[in-house]
Amino acid sequence: MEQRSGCPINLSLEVFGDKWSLIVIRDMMFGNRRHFNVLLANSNEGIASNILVSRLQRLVELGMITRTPDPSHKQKVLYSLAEPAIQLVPVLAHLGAWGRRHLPASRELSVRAELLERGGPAFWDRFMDELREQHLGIPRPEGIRSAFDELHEAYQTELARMNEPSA
Amino acid sequence: MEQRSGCPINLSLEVFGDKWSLIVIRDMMFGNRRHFNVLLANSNEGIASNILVSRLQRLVELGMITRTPDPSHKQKVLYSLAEPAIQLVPVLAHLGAWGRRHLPASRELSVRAELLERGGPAFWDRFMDELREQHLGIPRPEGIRSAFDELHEAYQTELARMNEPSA
DNA sequence: CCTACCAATGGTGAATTGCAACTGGTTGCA
DNA sequence: TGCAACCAGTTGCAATTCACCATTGGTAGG
Repeated sequence: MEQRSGCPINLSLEVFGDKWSLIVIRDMMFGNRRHFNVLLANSNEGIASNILVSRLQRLVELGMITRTPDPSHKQKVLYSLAEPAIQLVPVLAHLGAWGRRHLPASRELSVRAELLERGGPAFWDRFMDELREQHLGIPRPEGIRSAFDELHEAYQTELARMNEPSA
Repeated sequence: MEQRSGCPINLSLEVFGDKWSLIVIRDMMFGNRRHFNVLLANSNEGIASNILVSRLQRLVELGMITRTPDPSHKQKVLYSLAEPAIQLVPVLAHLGAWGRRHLPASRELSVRAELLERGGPAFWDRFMDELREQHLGIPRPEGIRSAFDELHEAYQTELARMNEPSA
């Protein structure tokens, strides 16, 4: 793997400059999808199994995620975000905010991006601490409301609103 | 052009999920490269001419950049950033900050990313106003130091330091 | 008039992608 | 014990995209 240049933006693009790598990380991060079959089946975008395999392998090699056997099930494998991927939260927040503003994003899928944007760095830090707990086993401060739950509830609320549009 | 899903992050990736589109925008934005030959020759990463053509065309179609004849040379074409691309400044700032931290970025090319990161939203806004002046012809507030110049000078200073490493 | 330069094209082989069928092994349940 | 469903991938193949290199018609300057 030769690199094209030492520019930080270019290096980031050499890691994430394709259509699927960040999608996988997004699903692991915001959808808490940690198993192969869940990532494969619940993908909004319909990733193919061979593409998913190659992306997971590549992300493991690059140190963005880790792959461990799932103790509850001999055949299952648990994928976890590594620290570098967790630190992508601000990047994804800005990318989502940009896409929401400039591209035809659907209402229900924009809610989380909006909350993530409005929350700002404080919310991102809270979310990252939570990811560190979920994926790295690092305990987070107690008594703090879950950022993941907030995102999830905002999404569910919007879904409910769309199914009952009557005033 | 069908879209895979209405997720803002996915939509952003459908626009920039390749190895070259953001490189072109980076060069236009931070290198002030507005002509085809300059983008082709001064690229650190060595983009091929047909790839550059296709990316420029695509970015024009997507409304990210505009293409106008250069009045000074009948044959030359001037490429300008449109407002959506200008609003990528925070995304690129975060992407550069992340790459600088987690990938083997070269010292001299990291200086600008560092300055951009330290400057924060206030610096980004200043830079975006400057891009609007350069690319859209919208005057910016007077008497404010040029963010572009600061970035350029930081880079030049670092280059000079590397060529004279003697204490 | 001649050379260099301009934004792009065209040809080619290689690499990547997308899709579907399929693998060997495991699990839960009857 | 038998068996269907499920597990994380593999494999084969066609289509697309990519990267590299040579070349285009038109323009500018001396």
